[in-house]
Parts: sequence; structure tokens; C-alpha cells
Amino acid sequence: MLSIGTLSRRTGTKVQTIRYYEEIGLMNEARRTAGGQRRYVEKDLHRLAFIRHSRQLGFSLDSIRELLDLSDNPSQSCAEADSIARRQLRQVEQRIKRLQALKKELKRMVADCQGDSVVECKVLEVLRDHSACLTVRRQLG
Amino acid sequence: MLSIGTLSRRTGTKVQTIRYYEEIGLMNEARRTAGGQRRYVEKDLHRLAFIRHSRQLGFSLDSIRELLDLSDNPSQSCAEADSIARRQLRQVEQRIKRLQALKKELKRMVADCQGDSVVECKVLEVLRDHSACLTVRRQLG
DNA sequence: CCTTATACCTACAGTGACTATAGCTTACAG
DNA sequence: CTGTAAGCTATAGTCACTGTAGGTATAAGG
Repeated sequence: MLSIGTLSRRTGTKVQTIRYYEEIGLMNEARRTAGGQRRYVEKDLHRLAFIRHSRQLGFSLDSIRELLDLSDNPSQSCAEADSIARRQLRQVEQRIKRLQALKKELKRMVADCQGDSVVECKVLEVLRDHSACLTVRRQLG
Repeated sequence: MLSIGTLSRRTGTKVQTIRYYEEIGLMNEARRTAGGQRRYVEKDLHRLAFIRHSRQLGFSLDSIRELLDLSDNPSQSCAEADSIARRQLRQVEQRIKRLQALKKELKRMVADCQGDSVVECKVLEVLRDHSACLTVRRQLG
């Protein structure tokens, strides 16, 4: 029987986070000792590891809920899991695109800055004058 | 005299968001009509545009607060604004790195998936077995 | 058996940056 | 003068946690 602290250490999850996952129904309600402390089995550890790994890959808790459901009902086709993963991939690719546009704009901003007084500061000027900024508008509109 | 709705339309900011910016002290408290409605001048419009543009470039509201302070005191050196922008650039670059690691991992996941039953689903397998995943661990640890 | 340190418990507030809702009031055009 | 669009406040909700206060349980050492 594993304590919540052991789960925490073995998965790199904060204790509060584990309790939070239980609260929102992502983890099953744990058994309790006579004194009311949570006790877990290996299966719970695996489930938590699955959740944490999925979170690291950027899946939302809702997506993870779906993935766990699939994982719990192994007879279905895997197409659903595949489509969730593909959706996630698309989102990540979108975010990368956005950030690359930002990066370009920020680079231009700091490259043009000469360390002059604020009056002629290129950074502030760019921020003031949105019209000078094309890349970002196209990507973020 | 501009209404909050006009400001909203001209900067693409939700009305609530403008009120929120006032509440947290990012926008000055607006003048009011006898009936209590907010009225703005051109200067407020520029300030809001500055805030929105900075947000689109990913600056936090705290960073924007600093940038606005600098912008309000034009006699100082621009070095501070420059360093805020550079910090932002570094953060964006970091995020891009992270996301690219995620993308790689997700691509591997969906590429290996054959649409079989859940039992042998590669997506779920990868999520279950964190040890198979090296890239992400290196980038996100 | 008793003490003590550590781990655990609940309940609630806070984070960032908004967004949404309910229920009301004002401004302005016709 | 009336209708309606737009405004107002106050409050709660979003996401995924994180932190805190104040109390209790457990396990190891004496």
C-alpha cells in the first residue's frame, strides 16, 4: 500500500495535485486508512504516470479523460485515441507557428534598439505603432 | 469623448477586458458621464492599443506595466525596455524549443499508430510508458 | 508506552488574463 | 416619449494547478 507521498515522489507530482485529480474525478477515490489517509496500489501509480506523461505532452485534462476512458475499454478501435493525438499535434504546430512569428517581431524590435533615451526607443515605438507590425497580425488575428 | 464600446471596436478589445484593465490599474480610471458611463480621450485609445499590441507579442501584464511606466517617463535610458523585450524573446525561444520537442514526440506517436484495437494502440502505449519518451523528458524536466 | 518529527488531512484562497452572466440603468435616435 | 442598444456593477467561472492555515495520523526512536 502506497502513501500519497510515495505516489508524489515516484511520479514527480505534487501531493496537492494528486488530491486535485481525485477531486475532479481523474483519479479514482483512494482507499483510506482507519485514520483517513489515502492508500494506493500499483494500478493507481500507473494511472497517475499516464496522466502526468500526457500533461507533459500538452494534452488537456479533458483529452486525458477521453484517453483514459479508451485505455479502460480496450476492445474499441484505437482510431479515437489517434484522432485525439492528431488534434493535439495540430494544436502544437499552430502554437509553434504563432511563437515563431512573435520571435521574428521581437528580434526585429531588439535588433533596432540602440540604447538611446526612451523618446526614440525602438522597442516602445514598435509597441506603440501596431501598424508597423505585419507578421504578428497575420498570424494572430 | 469616446465610449467604452468605441474603444472596444477600435482596438479589438472586449468591453469587459477594458474594465478589467482599469480595475487592475493598467488603464487610468476613466472620466464618467453624469449617468456613470465611462468616457475616453484619444490618449486612452493609444494606451489601450499599446497594451493590446504588447499582449499579442506575448508580454505579461506585469511586463506591460513596466513598459508603460518607461513610456510615461521618456527621459530615461531605453536600456530597461530593451532588457524586457530581450527577456520576452528568450521566453518565446524557450517555448518554441519545448513545443518542438512535443511535436516530435506526438508525430512519432501518431505515425506508429495503425488504427488497431486499443489493446495494441501505439498512442496509448506511448502515454503509458514514459520511459520510451526521451525527447520530452530532456526538454521539460 | 511515549514522544517527536514527518507526513497527511480538509477547506479555502490565489494565480493569470481574461470571459460570462444576471439584473439593472443610461444614452440617444426616431 | 419610447424603445433599444449600450452601458453599469458585482460576482462567478475558466484552466490546471499551487499555497496556506490549522489541525490529525503514522512510524521510528528512546
